[in-house]
Amino acid sequence: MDVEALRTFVTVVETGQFQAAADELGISQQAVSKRIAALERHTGVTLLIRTPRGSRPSVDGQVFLPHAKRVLAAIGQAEQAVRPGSRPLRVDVLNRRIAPAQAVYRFYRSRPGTALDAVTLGRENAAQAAQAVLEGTVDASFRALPAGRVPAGISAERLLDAPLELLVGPGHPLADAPWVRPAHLADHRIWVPGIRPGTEWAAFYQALSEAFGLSIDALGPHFGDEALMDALADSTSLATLVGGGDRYLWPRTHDLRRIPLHDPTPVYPHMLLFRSGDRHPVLTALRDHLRTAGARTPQDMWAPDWLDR
Amino acid sequence: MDVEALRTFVTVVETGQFQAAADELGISQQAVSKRIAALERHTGVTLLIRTPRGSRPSVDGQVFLPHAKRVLAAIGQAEQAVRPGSRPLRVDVLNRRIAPAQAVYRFYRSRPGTALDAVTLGRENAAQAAQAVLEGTVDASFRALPAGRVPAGISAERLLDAPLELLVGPGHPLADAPWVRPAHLADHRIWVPGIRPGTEWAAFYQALSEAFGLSIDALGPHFGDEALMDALADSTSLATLVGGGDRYLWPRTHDLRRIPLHDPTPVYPHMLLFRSGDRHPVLTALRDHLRTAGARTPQDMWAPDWLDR
DNA sequence: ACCGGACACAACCCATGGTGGTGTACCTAG
DNA sequence: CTAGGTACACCACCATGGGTTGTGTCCGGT
Repeated sequence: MDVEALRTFVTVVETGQFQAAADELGISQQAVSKRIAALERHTGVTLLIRTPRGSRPSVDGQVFLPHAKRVLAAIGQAEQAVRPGSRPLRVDVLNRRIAPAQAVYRFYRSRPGTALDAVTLGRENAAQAAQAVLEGTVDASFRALPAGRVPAGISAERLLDAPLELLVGPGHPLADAPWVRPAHLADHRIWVPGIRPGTEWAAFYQALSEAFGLSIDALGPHFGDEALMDALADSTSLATLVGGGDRYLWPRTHDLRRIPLHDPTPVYPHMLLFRSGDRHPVLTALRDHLRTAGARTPQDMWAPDWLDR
Repeated sequence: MDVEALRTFVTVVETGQFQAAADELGISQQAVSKRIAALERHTGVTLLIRTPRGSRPSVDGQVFLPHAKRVLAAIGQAEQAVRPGSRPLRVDVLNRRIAPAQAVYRFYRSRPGTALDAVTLGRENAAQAAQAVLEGTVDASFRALPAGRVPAGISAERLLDAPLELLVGPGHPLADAPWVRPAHLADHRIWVPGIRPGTEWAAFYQALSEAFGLSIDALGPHFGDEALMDALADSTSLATLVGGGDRYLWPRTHDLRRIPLHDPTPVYPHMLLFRSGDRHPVLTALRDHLRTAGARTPQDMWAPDWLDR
């Protein structure tokens, strides 16, 4: 299926004749004829009805036409999406399964057609993400960065506080608790696999441990969410912490329980990093949206104090 | 922009390396390399990050990937749409501006993703449309056909009664009437241009004229809706008849008035022709939908009596 | 230091898609 | 009825491009 053939077909339908389409496309009439013939050979149906004074789409051609246009439009959008300069706003959401990704997605859903792309920069730390924002690889990035470490030229706005929740299997002693105090978890084993040293996550869990005297086992490789859920479901002592926003993770299949944390409520403070003075309208709209819709910050909120450092 | 290059890019991302993609696509690793290089040259950005043990998408590649998939999906749908055999249900709606087209569109909107295409067969008469249904060019066709003239192998179901309305300019004597009796129109000049002799429309207006003693001028060429609306807006005596369903036609720009007809209410009886015994699920669903949602038949309805002949 | 895996480069080759020239069908004008 | 014009298809020819094989470079692991 040749794209140029599709474009030619659409042009012929629009102009009504092969010669006019040829002029428009800057090729010869014979080339148009060949392209259409190839397209008809490929699809196996007659797309155009040739008459002594032009051509019009057949029934199959009528059906095919909107599909052809959709393909061409999709190709145009694909090219647009990576064109340096006037391209859609590109937001690094850190990880597709956590609150920022879903907040961005909700924002996108609430405004159909918004030129917005969500990407994950990978496993770099916050400083590298800030560098990527400065370089223009992405336009904004959800990260947690101490105020003192925000590089020059970057603005950081705290826009999304994701309350932490405990995730346990059905046999865990806290499985039926309505909520839990963070300090109460000092007696339990918390396992948060896959945290890499030097990342903002490591710093966050470090601060959380120190604040409430917890022992969080953040070492060891992460074998995937499935393995983690399997382990939780089978264990009567293992627990992990997840962001309260990531609803669609942890499906029901394992009968896992989410226990909210309160008194105080630890939140992971997602900050949006962007180039200072960036006036991209979608960025402005996203920030406005999150400022109003995103922040359900509880009264008894706790966040690491290194945020202000 | 080469489609095969897009397919190759998607395959490389999915498999994680060039060689695996090459195996999957049945080409050499070098060909994959060339295709990706051409795609990157064309887009002007690096799409894949090559590492000593595979490749992963760059940020641009992440953004590009869903667009590439969308293009491929659109191409698949385009091919599917005209593939003989398992193709979407194809309904001839006679004309895109009248009630059947909108009823089909509402049906389509109410079930996203339904495999359904609306086409216009052209200016053939009902008998030719029935022939097209028999031959399988389309699966169903909205036409008005006397019961006695339905060919063997075709079923006809009356599913949509479109009440007629009078359309007049602001200076017409009936411009402010809440409603009008058909018989009352005997004193007025009715102009319905573009009706071709031998079509079901001609037969309908013929029957309407005879039933109520009207003089309907259905001759003369149709210079387009704009010309008709201009003429109506300027005239104090000209009136035309339109289907009550075609809401989006006749925009406000001309200050035209739609006057319902009652006592009795003439309706244009749209019938759906389809191959007898056709069990296509979308066809069944469409018929069910129209049977319940489509028929707001008024009590004082009038329709041509040749329907039963 | 060596080996192996992953991708790029080079040379070559053929299929594809372009062009100009020409043929056929049909409508229209005289 | 014929002549001319228009619209598309067929043909021969040619250049480009995408494919293949062979080889090179880079890197990580042993």
